[in-house]
Order: sequence, then C-alpha cells, then structure tokens
Amino acid sequence: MGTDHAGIATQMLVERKVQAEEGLTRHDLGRDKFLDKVWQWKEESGGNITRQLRRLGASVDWNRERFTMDEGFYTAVQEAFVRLYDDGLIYRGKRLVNWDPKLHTAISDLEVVSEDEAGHLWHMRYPLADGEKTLDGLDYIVVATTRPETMLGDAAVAVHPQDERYQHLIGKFVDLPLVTRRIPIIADDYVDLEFGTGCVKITPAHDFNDYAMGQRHGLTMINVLDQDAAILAVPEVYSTDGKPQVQHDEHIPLIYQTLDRYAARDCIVSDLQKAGLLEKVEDHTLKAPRGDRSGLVIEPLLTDQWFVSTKPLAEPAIAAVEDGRIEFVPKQWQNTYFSWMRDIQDWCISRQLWWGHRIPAWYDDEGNFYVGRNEEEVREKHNLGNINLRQDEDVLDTWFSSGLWTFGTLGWPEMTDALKKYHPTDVLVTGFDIIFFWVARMIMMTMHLMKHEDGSPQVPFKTIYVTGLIRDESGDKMSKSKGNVLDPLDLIDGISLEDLLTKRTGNMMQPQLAKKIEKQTRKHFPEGMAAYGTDALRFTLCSLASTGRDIKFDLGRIEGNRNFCNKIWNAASYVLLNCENQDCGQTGGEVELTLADKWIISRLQRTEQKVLAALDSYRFDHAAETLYSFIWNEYCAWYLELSKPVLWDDQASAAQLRGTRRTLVCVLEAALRLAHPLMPYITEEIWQKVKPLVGKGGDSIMLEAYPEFDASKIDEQAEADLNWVREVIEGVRTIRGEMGISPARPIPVLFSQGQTADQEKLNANSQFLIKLAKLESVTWLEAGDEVPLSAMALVGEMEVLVPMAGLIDKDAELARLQKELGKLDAEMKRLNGKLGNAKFVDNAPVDVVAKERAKLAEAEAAANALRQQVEKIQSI
RNA sequence: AGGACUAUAGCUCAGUUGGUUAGAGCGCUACCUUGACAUGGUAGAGGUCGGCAGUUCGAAUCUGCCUAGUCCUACCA
Repeated sequence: MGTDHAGIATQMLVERKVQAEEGLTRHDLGRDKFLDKVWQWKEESGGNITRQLRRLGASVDWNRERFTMDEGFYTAVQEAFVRLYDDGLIYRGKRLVNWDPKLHTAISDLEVVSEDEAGHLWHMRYPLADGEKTLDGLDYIVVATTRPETMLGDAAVAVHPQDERYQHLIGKFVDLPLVTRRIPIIADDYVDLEFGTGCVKITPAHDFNDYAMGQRHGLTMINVLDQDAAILAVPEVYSTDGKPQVQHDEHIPLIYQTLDRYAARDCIVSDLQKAGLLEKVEDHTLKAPRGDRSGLVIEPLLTDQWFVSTKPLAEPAIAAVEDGRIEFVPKQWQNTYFSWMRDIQDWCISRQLWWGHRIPAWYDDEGNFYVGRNEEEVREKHNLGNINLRQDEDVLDTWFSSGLWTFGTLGWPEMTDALKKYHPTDVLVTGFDIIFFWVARMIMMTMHLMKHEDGSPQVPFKTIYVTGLIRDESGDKMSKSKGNVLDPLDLIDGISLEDLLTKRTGNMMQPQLAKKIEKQTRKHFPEGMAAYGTDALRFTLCSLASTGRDIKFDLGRIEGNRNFCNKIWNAASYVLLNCENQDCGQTGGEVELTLADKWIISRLQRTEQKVLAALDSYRFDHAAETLYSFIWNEYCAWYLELSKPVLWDDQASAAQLRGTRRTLVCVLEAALRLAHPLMPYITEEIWQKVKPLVGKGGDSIMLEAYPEFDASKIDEQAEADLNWVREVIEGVRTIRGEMGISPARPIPVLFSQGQTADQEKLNANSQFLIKLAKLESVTWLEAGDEVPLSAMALVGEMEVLVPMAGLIDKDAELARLQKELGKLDAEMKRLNGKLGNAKFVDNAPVDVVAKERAKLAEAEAAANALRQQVEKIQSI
C-alpha cells in the first residue's frame, strides 16, 4: 500500500495555495522553504487516498506503507538512475522538448493533450535572394504557418525534391524578412506537395518535424524564445549537434524583443502586412498541444534534459507480454501496449521542478557532469579532489520512481527477505489510461533492474487487470479540475446538496465551469446523496466491472445494492431469531433434511462453483450477480419461507428441526464467506453472531477459508422436486394475482390429471404448498372424480385447479386462458415451422432437434388442456 | 490519417464456444402492513438486440458495408 508524490500536480497546487494565502511565489520562498510547504500540505491532505482505502475496507499490507518521496524509496530511485546511466541507457542532451511556459518545465509526450482549436494559417511571402524568380516569374515564394512568430528562428525553406515548381530553386536562398538572414532552400521528401504552396519554413529550434529535418540537413538551430515563451533579446544559436555558438551574427529586431509570443505574433503579422509580404490569412483548425496540467499551449524548446533510451528496454518488455509471462485482462489491452511499445520514443525524465527526486548528477565549473549515488562517491570515482561540484537542480519525472514500485517498496536495492518472497508480484489492478505512463514503464524498469538468480529478468507482475474507467452521470471522465468527481466517502456516508456543490465547485481550476457543474449537480443530485455504505458501494463497483472500458456510475444500482445489504441483514436476523439458543446440530445429534434443505444445499454448491469461476476469470460482475441472485431469489425468497412450515410445526421431530436450523445457519455462514470480499463489513458483522451456531471459533471472517464447492452435495433430484413445488405455488399465485383474489384469503386447490410421481410429491410437500400458497385445502382427484369448474394452471401435465365458485369471474378466467393460449400458439407455430424444415431436421445435431420436439409436445399438451378448459367454462 | 471500442427494455448493464420464449437491477402498473424485511412481498406490462446485406438448417452472437457515439496513437506547415 502506498502513494506517489504526483510531482507536477502537487507542486502546482501548493504554489497556488501559497500564492493565495501569502501572496508569494515559490521563488520568493526559496527551494527549501517551499519544499517544507509541500511536505506540510502532504501531511494534511496526503492521507486522503489512504483514508478512502481504509473506509473501503481494502485489505492491504498497511505495515509496508510507502510513499515515493520516503527516504528509503529515494535510495531505490537513485540506484536505478545510476545503474541505467552506467548501462548506457540514460543520457543527457540538448533536445527539443515539450516546454510548459507556465510551469517552466519539460513534460513528456504523454503529458501533452492536443485538441482541435480554431486558429489561422498565415501565408507569408519570402523574397528570393540573388534575383531568382519562380516559374510564374515572381520574386518570392509563399510559406504558410500557424505560428508566425517562429519565423524569427527560421533556418531554411524546404520543398519536395520532385516538385517541378521549385526544382530550379533548390540550393538557392531566400532573404528572411524582418530579420536580415539569408537562408537556403532545401529539398526533403517530408514536404507534402499537395499542402498549401508546397513550401515549408523550417524552424529547427521550435518544431519537432523541423528539428528532425534540421538534423538531416545539418541546419543551425536558432532559438528565439525564453522560458516564458517570450521573445529573446538575443537569439541562441546552436550547431546541428547542439553545441552553443557564442559567436554569431543572428539578431532579433528591437521591437519584438521580450514580447510575449502572442503579442509578437500580432506585431510580426502586422509588420509583414505593412511590407506587403502577407499573402493571405485563412481560418484553420489545428490541434493545439496543451500541457495537461497547466492548460497552456506548450512550446517545443531546445533545452538540456535527461533521457532514457527506451528501445533496448522495450524489447524484453514486449517479449514478456508476447510469450505470456505477463497477461492483460481483458486481453485486448495488450494491443494498446504493443502499439505504443513498438513505436516508443526516448523518455525525457528530467523536470524543472522542486518537488521530486533530485537527479543524482553533479557538475563541475567546466560544465562536465558526473553521475553517482552521492557527492562523495562521485568525487572518489572520478578523482575529482576538491574541485567545485554542484548537484543538478532538476528532479525526475514522477513515473520514473513509480516505475520501480513493485521492488522499490520491498527494500531494493537491498536483497531483503520481503523482496525475495514477494517479487515478482501477482496482479496489477489499474486503469487503461495509465498503461503507457505506468504499466509499460514498470515492466521496462523492473525487467532491466530485477533479475532471477539465473540472470533472467523478473517481471513486476503476472497479470494486469485493467478496470473500466468510472465516468460521471453524464458519461464524462471524472476530474477534479472539471468538478464532476464523486468521492467514494460521500457515497458511503451521504452528503447534502449544499455540501456537494461546495465540494465540486470549491477548488476548480477553471472557475468559469462552476455554473455548469452546479446546474448539472442540482439536476442529478437534487437532494444530495444518501448514505449507501461501503458494502453497497463495493458490491456495486464489482457488479459494474464488466469488460467494457467505461463505467457510467448509476445511483440506481448502488441504491438497489444497499437494499440488498438490508435484505441480508433482515434474513440474518430471521435466522438468528430462530437458531440462537436452539439446537442447530453444532454438537452432533441426529439430523433429518427436508426437500428444501437438500435443495438449498445443492443450490449453494452451484453458487460457489459459479462465484469461484467468476473470480478466477476476473468477472467480478458475474460473481456479484450470482451472489445477489442466490441470496435474494433463492435463499431469502424461497428457502427462508420453506423453513417456516418446519420450524413452526408443533409436530416436527427434533431431527427435522435440527436439520432445518443447521441448514439455515450453515448456508448463511457459507454465503457470508462467499460474499465477504465484495461486502466486507456486513458479512463480518453477521458472521460474528453466526459463527457459534456453526461451531466455529475463529476471530474474523477475514481469516476463514474461502468456500469450496462440493460436487457430492449437488442433488439433482431435490432440485427437480423443488422446482415442482415452486411451479405449483407460482401457478396458484398467478391465478390469485390475476383474478384479484385477496392474498389474505385461503383457497382450496384440486390436483387433476397427475401421475403417481406427482401424487407422491404432493403428499411429501403439502405443508410447503399450504403455507406458501396460502391454501385452505389440497385435494387429489383420481381419474373419473367429478371436477368442479375451476381456474387452471399447468405443472407439466398435471392440472392445478382453483374452484371458481364464489371466487372467480368466468369472463376474467376465459380471458386469462385465451392469453395463455395465444402465447402457446405462437410458440407452436415457431416450433412447427422449424421442425417442418427438412434442412433443420437433417442438419442440426440430434439433441437440438429432440429438444425442439419435446418443447413442441409440451406446448401442444398444454394448449389442449387449456382449450378443453375454455370449452368447459364456456359451456356453462 | 491509422487503430480500437461501443450500440440489447424508459435508465444503467449482463448475454461465455452461433441452438433461451433474449435476462438482471432501477423505474413503471395492480394488489398487499401475513409473526426477517414496505430499503419489503405477490402478480404483471415493457425489446423486430443501431441499419442493410451475407454465411448457416439456425445469428443478439460470425463476415462485409453503412450510421451514430467514445477513446487512443500520429499529425500538414
């Protein structure tokens, strides 16, 4: 159990807090004081996730709780960095990175989100140098851009090598307007002939594609932006390999210097227009890359950063999933993983932040750097003596440390007992949105750093269970900044509308959305949220955990499951009421089981079998559904009712009473254990009361064995017989319900056309029938006995008859029978069509055909019986 | 631009290798405070499984195309 330090998000949050409360920036405070503030905040609010997990009843190893910024974990992070560096997998270099001008840090590709935004495409005329002309006789070519301000850093204009319009210009030059710079026209097949004019301005220091082209063509890189994305006074010039060129004659006109990028853009556009160099401006939708934390458009910027060379790490990580050492559940997610891993880019791991793991590298005054576990080690290793050294100011990407989680938490780099015992771990449960961020990086880091004794790589875990993403009531991804989150604690404890509104709109990053969120919240939660409890919440999350990628949270489901908890509670109180201080057979004694007892024991086995299979295959929804249906629809709805005629029977023998009580408590106890992982609290609470009745003395249901299904206790005969009982009862109830006979009124029932087997079942179970169908009497009719005019239900061939006299309206019963007949006719028509088709009879498997024949025969028999009944009633 | 996923009752979702009368919860209708439970009980209504073709004796399930929606990846200056 543990948490990571969420570098960027946390630093941002604390910066805002300090700004709001004290009006200070982090630079005002200084690094150490600012970090104190972060730790302070961590102490106050860092326990939120932990608290939520505790309330949710997570059964984790609290003794081994870790935080990625713990001292011990820092050791692991440093060690990993040093080893990767020594293995040649970490390098430092001047590269183009995604720069966040607000947070002043590099961020990884994954932290950049691009969405369509309305923008413009500016077409600019670049005059040809040396009197060159285009084929049309113009003395300029036209390039288009969405970021005109970058033209200050242009190093070339590129055309496609096969483009006939410009072939004669390749190798010639243009005079870059506004700055006096002569830049070459180069040929590169990256250029799209079809797009725009076919001419592209190339700014290697400010665009990723241009950077790549600059590398291919040996272009100089001219950086014109500072850390705030404002225009520099003096451009920084680098050679293709990233070496700074101190002596250069590049310059930026005074009027643009220090202007913000957007102000500079306006200024440049207007200057070009004045100079007659603006061909046109078009509306253009572009994908604007924004930092996912700051929301600002990121700027590709040339900076010194640390990178992990990921290709060598990715290979074994791909193989581990390919050969099944690691499995994704559901399997389809491996495709997501593969597609990313097979096209992986080097990972920029340095962040210009204060909150995080400081990079273990030291610089001397000449700018040389040395990597080591600490300053002493570095000095010693490189024989540096007493020269000046300063540590790298930057910290590592949070995911770098999270990637070490499975072994870093167990004491690595020490080979602790825990590490030997628990690594590799078994299952990672996670969301698909961090397969790249976390899962892939964990696999890469672990396989490189953790080896078995034979030297082969250890995987971090064997199974990755990918959960759906819980979405809000409108289907949107929940996000604190959007204000549409549901705190699990509020679902557990309940919350008033006012408090919910305050919570959702209180800490928003985009306050302009507050109104919308308020409206939405009032609509969906007009009275806030009721308290549903942990068990209902957990059970609901399980029951929604199907294979889809989205889980739209539905209050209706949790409410239904709260009622389910209530149902279990009430059932348990019935069991305790009837079993506490009674002989439940816990100390032996003769036991006689009724049909109902045998039936519910048999059904329990099937339930156990299904739940176990569901858990094995990570189908928590199936497990939940199976438990719900067994406990409510079988145990409560039928078995508890069937136990009453036995328990309340003065004539019942001690063995019968003992048998029923024992079955009541044993099945309940087993069901509690079965349900415990899904609903921990209520099962524990009830189990404590039930355990003495089953002769158990354990301290907690948590420590009890999980139920195992016992095939020998499956009783097909009992299941069939009890189905017969149910059908009779349901037949009578249907007549009662549809004929409007008061449930309070006991009614006589006659049985006609039955077989010997039916009669035996009737004799054995009449007490059940009388109680559950509220019967006044049961009468078995032999062939030839006089049959009074009755409403009829069929159980197989046997007719269950409720005499109409004084109870039932003739027309109503006729209508009911006609409706039934209508259904049967449709059924018969369908089956006749099927069986009349020679192709079906010839080609379908025999058992399928036999099944259809049996269905038809049954439907025909039932229809005949009903038709006769209709005639009989009509004839009077 | 590639790739993936989703489409089943008013709502939220199941439906395993093609053979059910297509299911559950909530909601809805009628009746019922009977000794575990009205956060309940009993009985019911409600779906041409997004559309069109195809494969098959047989398709919610397999194939193709289309429509609608969601997401991911890569992006054109």
